[in-house]
Amino acid sequence: MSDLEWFFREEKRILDMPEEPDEDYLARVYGYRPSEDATVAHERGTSEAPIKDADRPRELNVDMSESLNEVQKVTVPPEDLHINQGMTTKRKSSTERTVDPSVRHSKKRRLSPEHKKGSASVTLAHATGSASDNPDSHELHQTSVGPPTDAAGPQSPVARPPIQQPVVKETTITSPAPDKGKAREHEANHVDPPLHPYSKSTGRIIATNNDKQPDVPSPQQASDDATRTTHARYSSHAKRTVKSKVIEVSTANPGPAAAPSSSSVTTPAAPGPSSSKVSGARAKKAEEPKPKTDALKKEKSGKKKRELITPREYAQRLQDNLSEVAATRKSRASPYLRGKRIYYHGGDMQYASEETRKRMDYIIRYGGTVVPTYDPEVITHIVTTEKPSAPAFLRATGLRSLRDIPNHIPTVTWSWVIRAPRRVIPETPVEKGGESTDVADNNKGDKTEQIEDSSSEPTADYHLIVHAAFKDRLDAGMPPPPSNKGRSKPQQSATSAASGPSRPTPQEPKSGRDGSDTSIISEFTVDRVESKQSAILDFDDSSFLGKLAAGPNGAGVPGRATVTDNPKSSLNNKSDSTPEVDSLAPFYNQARAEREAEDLRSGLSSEEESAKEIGNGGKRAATHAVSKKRVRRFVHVFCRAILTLIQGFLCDSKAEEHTACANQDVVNKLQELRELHKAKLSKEDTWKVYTYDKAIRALRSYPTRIRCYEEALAIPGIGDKTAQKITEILQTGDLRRIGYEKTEDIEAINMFQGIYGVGRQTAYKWYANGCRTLDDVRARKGGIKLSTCQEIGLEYYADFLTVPYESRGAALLYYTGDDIFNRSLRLKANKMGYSLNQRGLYQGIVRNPSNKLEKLNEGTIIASETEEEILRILGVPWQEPHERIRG
DNA sequence: CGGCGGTACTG
DNA sequence: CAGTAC
DNA sequence: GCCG
Repeated sequence: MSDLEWFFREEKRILDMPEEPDEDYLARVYGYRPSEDATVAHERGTSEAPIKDADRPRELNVDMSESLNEVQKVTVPPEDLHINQGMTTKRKSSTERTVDPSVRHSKKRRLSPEHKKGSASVTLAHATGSASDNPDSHELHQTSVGPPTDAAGPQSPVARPPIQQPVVKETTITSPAPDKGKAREHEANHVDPPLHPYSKSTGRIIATNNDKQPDVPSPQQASDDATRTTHARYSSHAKRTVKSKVIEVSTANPGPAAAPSSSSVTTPAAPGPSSSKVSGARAKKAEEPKPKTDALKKEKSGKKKRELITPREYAQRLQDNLSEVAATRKSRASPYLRGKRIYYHGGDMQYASEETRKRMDYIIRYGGTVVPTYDPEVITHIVTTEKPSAPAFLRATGLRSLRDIPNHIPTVTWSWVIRAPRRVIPETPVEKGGESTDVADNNKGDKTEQIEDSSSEPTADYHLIVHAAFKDRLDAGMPPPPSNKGRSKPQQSATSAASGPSRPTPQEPKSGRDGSDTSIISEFTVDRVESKQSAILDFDDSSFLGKLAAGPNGAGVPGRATVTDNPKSSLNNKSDSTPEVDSLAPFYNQARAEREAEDLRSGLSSEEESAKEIGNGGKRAATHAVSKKRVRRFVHVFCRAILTLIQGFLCDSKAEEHTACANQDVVNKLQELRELHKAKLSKEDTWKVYTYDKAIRALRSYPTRIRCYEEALAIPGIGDKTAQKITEILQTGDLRRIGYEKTEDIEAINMFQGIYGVGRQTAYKWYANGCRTLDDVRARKGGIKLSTCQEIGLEYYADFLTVPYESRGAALLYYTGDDIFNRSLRLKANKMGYSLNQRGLYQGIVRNPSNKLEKLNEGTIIASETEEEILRILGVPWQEPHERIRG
């Protein structure tokens, strides 16, 4: 069950709940029995899981890692395949092959010497250097035009250039039919909205094409998509992947109409019979537009007479009648909202819909205060509908910008209110203290049980984030960073109080403990790693969240706005059309990084405390373990969710923001380490390289500076050992072992491996036979033999490529962006109704719906000669070649 | 503790 | 079959 | 070396 399904069901249940829920009801639903001692209630609550846990999504149903790492389907049009036959490989039988973009991001292309032909052609010499390692290598401007004769270039011993092949290879990203308007646009993650566009009117849910066999599209689908150029075609593997994705993502992100309509079902507006026409019209205007059928249904079913009233008026009335309302509420309803002065924004400032009124009632019923007008001095929380429109909200509040909301006031959605009951520790129903104005306060009492209990979802702050109404304010409502220095985390109260976090506890590097904690690259060098540290992440630190919110792309959601149904409209998009980008934004990140670097020290020292506690064993330690696990999970889910929220097309943001990542130094070190292993022959080393690759990728895309062992460990693909290494790098700025291991042999071997057709075995053999340089190899020193393709690989060690002159723009784009960038660009083009390949940007290509590979129509080329032109049409800001690295 | 992509091509 | 590429 |  998706978050939203759960939410709407839950909302309906709660709104329809009896005014005075009886004890059994509470006990059943919340594991809360007023007559019981809180502890007992709690134990019941956790051990017996009174809420059907299986039904309740613990976390957002968003998981990017899978899709990021998953195999992505790429189809290679058969007509282009024969070109590749010049070298070693060709694929005759299969026109499809799987590509894992995350692994295959390095620019290795096939060599196709015979493709050098072409009358008017421009030859682009590629500087040597790994595309992903060395952005500078992409400084190929038109100046580097020249014949491919300077192939002798690769003298540089360090450079391990990937071979850039002069292949005109077309890979067409296949993706499900484009979602109109909103939805996820991450290329690897993209799925259709759950509802077919037509299902809205018919009320029938039609399977998305993800659910079909991709090769057997339904006629309706076919005709519907006739004008589109994107198509779904998956290998069996990719099929599985996407299918499972559909379940997750599509339900979590239903089409635009899905949410409002289903909510309208649960809370049908009830216009009075007398003024049915007027109120009907207004009801339609209220909240979000609803399908006609709904409106009709409403008119018929309307029974309760509700007068027209604005939300403000309604709230005011509730305020006025507070005493009597309170009197009726007094008895049993758990006043878990007590002290919360909520400004509720329902979307329409003219008309308080049934839903709005019910919600306001609910707030009152559970002890909260509904504040009629937005007044930052008074309110403690802003609660909105699930998908509030910022402009409407600003209009209703009279604010100019969301930033004008004081930071201490969180903007959360209604789901936050609904979810609140179960994360709040059940207390005696009539709670005397009104002091608790923040959810976090509910966790303040340091009881291990409470930690356990609140852990059904990790922290209070988690809720503020997950239910945040506006992504721009994701960290709103968090305590300001300075203030939480002294605030001891619930997990570590006593100890840290004794020796405070500020105590400068230098990390004592323990010498290696046992063999299991050592890492061996060669038999001569053993990596002594420090014993693992344990840290409880401080999630109160809003900088972490704030930075996430800022995200790799800044505050906005790039790309989203530029994608429209009509490709033409995007022509108007200018690359500089992002209006109010905070010019200071770059500095924020730096400042935050700096402060986080400081925090690292104190953070690490305080970890010792918790480590000690764990060592003490006992129940406390157990609690620790649990909370640690949850912390871990939280980081996973949270990061995924946030990244999903803020990520647009990868190609929309510049490479700097990716490559100059917060942990670049760590990445560099790990990469060095990876190279060391890469030169080794053992299977073990092979897998280590594999693992390092994954870890490095994960680290690259991690938006914030890693601050401690735990944080690193939480990243998927980074385990104990790597996290330890990361910690060492963070602390000492170095991995000492790299120095030991980086020896001549390794470098030579890795250099040889840069030759197409040469892998570990061959490279090692050559070295063993006395070869040290490429010249040695050319001289066949030691009697080594080269296969045909290795000879060619050697010859073309420096890469070059030829493209027809008129396609130079598209080709430049194609060859200067890495795989990821290119895929992203193509996907965006597809979604906009274009088709992009290395020859140009095409419009109006029609494909055979039953055979997506077959073009029924060649389309017209609309741009190819300059990169600028293409990027402009695609609404992608100009980026220098070196900025186009996303891998 | 086993799996980590599966397949096509060269030699 | 091993080695390599994708 | 990570993950299940």
